[in-house]
Amino acid sequence: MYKGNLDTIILKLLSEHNKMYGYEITQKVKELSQGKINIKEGALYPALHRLKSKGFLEVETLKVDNRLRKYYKLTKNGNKESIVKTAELEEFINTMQLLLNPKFNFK
Amino acid sequence: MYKGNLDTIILKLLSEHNKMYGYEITQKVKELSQGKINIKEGALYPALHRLKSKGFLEVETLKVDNRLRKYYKLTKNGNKESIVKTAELEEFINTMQLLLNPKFNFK
DNA sequence: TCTATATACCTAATCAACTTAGGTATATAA
DNA sequence: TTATATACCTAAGTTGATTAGGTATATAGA
Repeated sequence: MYKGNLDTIILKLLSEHNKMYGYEITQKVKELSQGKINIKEGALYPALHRLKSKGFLEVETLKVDNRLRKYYKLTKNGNKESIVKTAELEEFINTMQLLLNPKFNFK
Repeated sequence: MYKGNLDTIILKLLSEHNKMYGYEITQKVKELSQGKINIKEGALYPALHRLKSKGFLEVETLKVDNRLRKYYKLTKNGNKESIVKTAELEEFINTMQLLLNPKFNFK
């Protein structure tokens, strides 16, 4: 489970890979997370459509090996959003660390 | 937002404070998180009741300064659960770090 | 040949956990 | 007398996931 961070994960990945298609994203996340995060299709595709409808992603459909692939890439706004969301996730993680390690609160 | 980690936060706090009441938990979390996490009552109280019904918490009602306080403390199973959930949250955070800092994947 | 697995997309129904918004009540500070 | 803090509670609505279903092609194995 990615706990509301799926959009952030997608935006962050796309900020590093120019363009990716849905299935590729699930595999990349699985690889980067050492098998711990397995994005479900029922979460992924609605998320991609949501991000596109918000103007953060643009799509290009290509046929590769007789199969359709929908490549997504960040728009200019998507790039901004990626930076904002990534910063928010980092802050969230730092805050969680404070709760887990209360002794380090005043470090 | 605490993104599905409220139960973990409560269990972890109670593992360090013996007994706490609801309002106290919200204040303590606000303090520890430097104001960033503001637990809503609509989330807190159902969570406390849920954890109690699962046998992880036990309650003692006291009247202090003419106001009721419901003090919660971990049961034996609650203590176990606290350890499990805390470890899960730590692992989740580590996994998120991998996604945020892909260069550190092989450290 | 048939079946399972991988690749590649999609949606609808369901579930869990949150926010919002309402309620009750006492104590204190402006 | 009004707002804020303390202290508890629940119901309705929203969000974002899972589960489970669908379509279709390619490949590996029994």
